[in-house]
Amino acid sequence: MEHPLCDCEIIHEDIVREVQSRQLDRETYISLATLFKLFGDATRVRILHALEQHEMCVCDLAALLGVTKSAVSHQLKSLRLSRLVKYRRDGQNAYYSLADDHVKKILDLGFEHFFE
Amino acid sequence: MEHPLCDCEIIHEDIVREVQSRQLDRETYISLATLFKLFGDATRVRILHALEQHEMCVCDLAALLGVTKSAVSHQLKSLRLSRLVKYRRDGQNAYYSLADDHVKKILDLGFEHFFE
DNA sequence: TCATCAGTTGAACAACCGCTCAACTACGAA
DNA sequence: TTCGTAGTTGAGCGGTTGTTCAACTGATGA
Repeated sequence: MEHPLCDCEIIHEDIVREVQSRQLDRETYISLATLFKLFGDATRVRILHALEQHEMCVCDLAALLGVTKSAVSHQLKSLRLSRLVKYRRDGQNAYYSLADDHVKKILDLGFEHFFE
Repeated sequence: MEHPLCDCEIIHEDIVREVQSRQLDRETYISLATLFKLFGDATRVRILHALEQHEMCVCDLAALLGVTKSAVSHQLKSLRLSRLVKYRRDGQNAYYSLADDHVKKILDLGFEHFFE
């Protein structure tokens, strides 16, 4: 049993071994954390919650949330790169909407955590 | 329609007004973001995933994850304060486990997002 | 063609966050 | 009581992150 940085002995070796055998790739945990990190900012949550109800353009989102277009655009870029939102262009406007209903499910589960 | 910081005009006033009427308290979004933020770190996700399988003490977690007791303890404190994990003391050991299965549900939904 | 406006981008800054380190508490064994 | 070990804590650091600012692109309409 490897524990290079751990500054202590293993107490319950059987349990540690069992849990270790069910551990997933380190990459998987990083991906998972990266996903949840996107839900870990109030502005982004507000954007996602708004898009849950309606496709919206950057300008309207900025007005709705009371922040600059630039701030919204930066956040939308993060959300787009992680495929949580999709967008279509129509002339000068960029219309954003949720990529799939996974996003809605995750948000709802979060709301549930407080409202039950 | 208020849009103090927004550096643009509202384009679709009807949509903005409708979405605005369904907006929740700013506090709610902050709470939600704070919750998801806890899932937004690989070490914490690994801790939660381990605890999903077994109640564990700090020392074993540290050995399992290859980090110091201190690092684990700091993370467990955050998780404890937000009631995502609970713990019981038995002599020198502190045994941690998931507070309820909301945590498991959220994690599973995250895994689903990648493995489907 | 030129002005205007929606949206994007990158740099810079301040705030935040996770880890380390060292000191500490608390419990158990001798 | 004294020592050893599990666990906690606070300060400090280095890296990350969200916003602002200014400059830019690209489409529209005069």
